Amino acid sequence: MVDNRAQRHELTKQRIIDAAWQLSRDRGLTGWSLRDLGAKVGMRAPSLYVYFPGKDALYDEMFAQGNRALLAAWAEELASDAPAGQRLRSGAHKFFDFAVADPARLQLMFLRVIPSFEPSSASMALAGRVLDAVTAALAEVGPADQHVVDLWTAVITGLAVQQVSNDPGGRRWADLVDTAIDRLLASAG
Amino acid sequence: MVDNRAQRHELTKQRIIDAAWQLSRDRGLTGWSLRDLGAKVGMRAPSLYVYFPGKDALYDEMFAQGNRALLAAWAEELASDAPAGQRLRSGAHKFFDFAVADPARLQLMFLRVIPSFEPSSASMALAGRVLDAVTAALAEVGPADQHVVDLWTAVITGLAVQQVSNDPGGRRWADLVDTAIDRLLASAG
DNA sequence: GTCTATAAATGGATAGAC
DNA sequence: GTCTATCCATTTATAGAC
Repeated sequence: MVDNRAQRHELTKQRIIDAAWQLSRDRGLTGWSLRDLGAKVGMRAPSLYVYFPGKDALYDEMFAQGNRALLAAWAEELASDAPAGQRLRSGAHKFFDFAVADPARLQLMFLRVIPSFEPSSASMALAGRVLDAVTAALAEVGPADQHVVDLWTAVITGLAVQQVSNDPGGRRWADLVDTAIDRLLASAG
Repeated sequence: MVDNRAQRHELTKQRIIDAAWQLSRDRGLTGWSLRDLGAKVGMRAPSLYVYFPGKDALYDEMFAQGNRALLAAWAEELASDAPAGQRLRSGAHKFFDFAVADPARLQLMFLRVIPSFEPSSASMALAGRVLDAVTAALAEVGPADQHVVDLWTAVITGLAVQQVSNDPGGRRWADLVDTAIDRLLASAG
């Protein structure tokens, strides 16, 4: 147990990030302060600086973690041995559900909502890997050039954005995911 | 000239709103303070309270004005005597261009980005009129039930969101508007 | 209608004791 | 690693003089 302390450090750090997600879901991505966050994990705000050099660095870790979570959800899908078209369909639903499940996360990952925050290059690399996974999945059903990938991501994020903005908690746009996929697939072959 | 003062009041008010738009474009929707805004129009912050009861009220006026602007852009399109399908296509482009032209306005109108701000019912009514205009335009080319309208708005806003978030100033998703209409939206008839 | 002055709160962040 | 104390800047908003 040489790094027992290091393990404990990472554990606390994760506890802080989890609390930040919670606050973001409850009050919006920018609706909480470091004081609030500290209180949530039983600390004073200055103690947080042991784990993060600043608030934007925390946002960056959340950004990275969001991309890792999406990547993990997708890997599960890509590992399936279902037909490519079906895999792509359930992948699209997974993407949609992921986005809708946490509007604050959606804003952090896919919109530029916090003026002071810009993802680090390491985090951006993770976002790139998400896009690579989408491209790979699309390549299985047809030529996956940039246009195809771009149209695909735009449609799914568009459905998700409308869902969370105009019918939070409902299914108004969720039920349109299959329709959109049908039309995209019909013209992609 | 009974209401010369009232006119001047409205003029100054509009000057303030214009400055707020400018600041939002330059520094992000939440990247400026009332002090900044006052300085922009040659005032001190407290003087702004003569024109607005608070910052969120100012956001509300911007929200309303954004919807009026979109409505005006659409009315221009609807007045054309081109075939319905073509009118709808150029209407889609207009919607896309409007959204992309001002990312801050896009965030204010279509995303929930400011935790403390919620559009007034009067402003929401304006947003409803925008949706009515879309519905009316779609009705000219086919049955415009809610599903059709929802898919249409999702696709266009999705393209716009991706454009401003991932290729600001470029045309990567702009060039996909026609493709999207052909593959996803034209089949509505 | 605009100002100064200031309230009253909040923000992120640092220094240094323990 | 956590704390207290505090800095310093900033925020929205109000009171009251002019």
